[in-house]
Amino acid sequence: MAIENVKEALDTLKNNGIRMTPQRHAILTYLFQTKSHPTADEIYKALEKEYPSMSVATVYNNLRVFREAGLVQELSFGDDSSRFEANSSIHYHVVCRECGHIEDFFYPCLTDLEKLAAKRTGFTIESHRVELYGLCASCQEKGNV
Amino acid sequence: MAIENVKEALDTLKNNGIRMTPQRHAILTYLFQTKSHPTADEIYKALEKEYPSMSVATVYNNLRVFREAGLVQELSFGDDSSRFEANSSIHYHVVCRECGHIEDFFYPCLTDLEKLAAKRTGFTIESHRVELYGLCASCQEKGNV
DNA sequence: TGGTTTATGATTAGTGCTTTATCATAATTT
DNA sequence: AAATTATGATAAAGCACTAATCATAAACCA
Repeated sequence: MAIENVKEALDTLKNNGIRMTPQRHAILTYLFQTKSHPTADEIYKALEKEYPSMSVATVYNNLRVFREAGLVQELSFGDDSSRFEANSSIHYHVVCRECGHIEDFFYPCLTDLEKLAAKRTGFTIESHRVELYGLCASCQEKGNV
Repeated sequence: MAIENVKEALDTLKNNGIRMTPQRHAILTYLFQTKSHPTADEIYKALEKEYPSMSVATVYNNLRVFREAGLVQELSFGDDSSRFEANSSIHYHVVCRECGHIEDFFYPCLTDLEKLAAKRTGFTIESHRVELYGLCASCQEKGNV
């Protein structure tokens, strides 16, 4: 289910009848290369030297296309703008309340939690999200409280 | 730590040197009474008959005051606007992808998860959030896929 | 390969949530 | 009761994101 690299992503797009363009290729490549969780604007700024004519609206449009094709995950951490990441295997996020730094955190899937939630609420559960908040190592060193 | 009712909330405000006003009382009372997870605008609409002169900016301002005092939790589920709830004991949220309905879901605190995340990432973990997504009972009955 | 169809990108303007600035007013302090 | 300070109402602004439009590029097909 998870898309591990750009090539698999391209295949998925092809199978869904979605055209490949240089802009899309660049956005996808950037998302698969980075470990950060960039906003649409950060992606735009990272690529605008390579694609001077590309607008931020194009980035938004294509991120939506990717999201709908299941290639990309959109994350909202409560700050201003959404963040995006390539949809790899299941993992959770650790977020620093001081500097906003985000790290991935792998953990066995919380199947029991999903089952109990379904039983208690009557929902059918399809997915879940976990975020942990605290202070990153760097902000601890700086003496932030 | 958790604030269970309006009276405790008032005490907390007083101890923090924050003034009590009719508008704040109304917003707090509304948040403690409802089981929904209203947006700022929904709170505003619910109270505008009682307080015709109150503006939506006032609602936003006070929700921020409450959040900073630890009385209120701000939640962003990826849709347009933030949602707010009184900061009661630890629980998680189940969200319907079809109608947006949100339900609370109580589960033993995931202490192990926090510990392992701290060990693996070097963060000090202070809190965490869990959201489960799926279809609510009502949307299942309506035959939504 | 070349012509046709259709999706896509760039541009611009628009929408909606949230914040800010200002000033009068209400709450607290002395 | 006067002085001080925080708060609310109003209006405007800021920002993330979307929608409309048209030219262009990608896929399809002969």
